[in-house]
Amino acid sequence: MIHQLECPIETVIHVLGGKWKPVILWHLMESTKRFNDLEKLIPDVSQKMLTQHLRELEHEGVIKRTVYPTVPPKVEYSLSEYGKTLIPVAEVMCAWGESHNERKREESAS
Amino acid sequence: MIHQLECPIETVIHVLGGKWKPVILWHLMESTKRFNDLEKLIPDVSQKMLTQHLRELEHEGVIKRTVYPTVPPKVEYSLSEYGKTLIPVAEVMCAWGESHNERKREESAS
DNA sequence: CAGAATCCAGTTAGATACTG
DNA sequence: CAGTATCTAACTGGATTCTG
Repeated sequence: MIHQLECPIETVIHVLGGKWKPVILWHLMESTKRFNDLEKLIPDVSQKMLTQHLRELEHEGVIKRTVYPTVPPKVEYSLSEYGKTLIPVAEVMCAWGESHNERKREESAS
Repeated sequence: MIHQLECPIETVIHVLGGKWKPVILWHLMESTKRFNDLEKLIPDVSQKMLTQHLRELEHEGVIKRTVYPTVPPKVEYSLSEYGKTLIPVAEVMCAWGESHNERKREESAS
C-alpha cells in the first residue's frame, strides 16, 4: 500500500471502503462471529474477499481475531474496543446515506 | 451504473469515495470555485478526473454547476444547499479519521 | 473449518493530445 | 477556459483449486 493518508475523510473511506467492509462491521457490531457465520450471513462474498477484508479491518485495529487452536480450527471475529468508536461515525453516515437514498428514489419516481 | 445502494454506509462511500472528491468538497465548502481554481488548488489531479468527479458530485446533487455563456467560458462550482447537509457528516468522519491517523502514527513510532 | 494460492475480468485512474 | 477523447497502467473483486 502506497498510502499517505493525509485527508482524514479519505482515512475513513480507506477503513470502511471495500465492497463488504460495512456489512462485515454491521454484523460484528451485533455480536462476535465465526468465519463461517460471516460467510453465511453475507452469501455473496467470496472467501478470498472475506479473508482479505477481515485482515484489513484487523490491521486497522477495528476488529479482533481470536484463534482457538483446536481441530477443526475455530476463529472468532469481534469488534475491538477501538472499533466501537466507529459506531457513532457509522450511525451519522447511515443517517445521511438513508436520506440520500430516499431522495434518489423520489427523484427517479418523478 | 449497476447500483443497488442497499447499505446507507456504502451510499456515503459512493458519494464521497473517489480519490479527489473529499478534497474537492473541502475546497467548495469554503467558497465557490471555478474549474481552473480547483485545478490550481489540487495540483495533482488530472483534468479528466477533476471533470469526472465534478460531474458525479453534481449528479448526486451535492454541488451546483453554473455556466456563464461568455467567451472565454466561465464555469463555477459551489456546494448546493443539499450538499451542505454533508458538512456535519464530513466533520464526524474527519474527527475519527484524524484520531485514527494519530493512532497509526504512534503505532509506527513504537 | 478457515484459510492460501493462482488466474482472470472489470473498473478506476493517469498521461497525452485535441477543441468550442 | 473548460473541457473531450483515447490509450494504457494499476487496482479491485471474482472463480476455482488446494491444504493444515
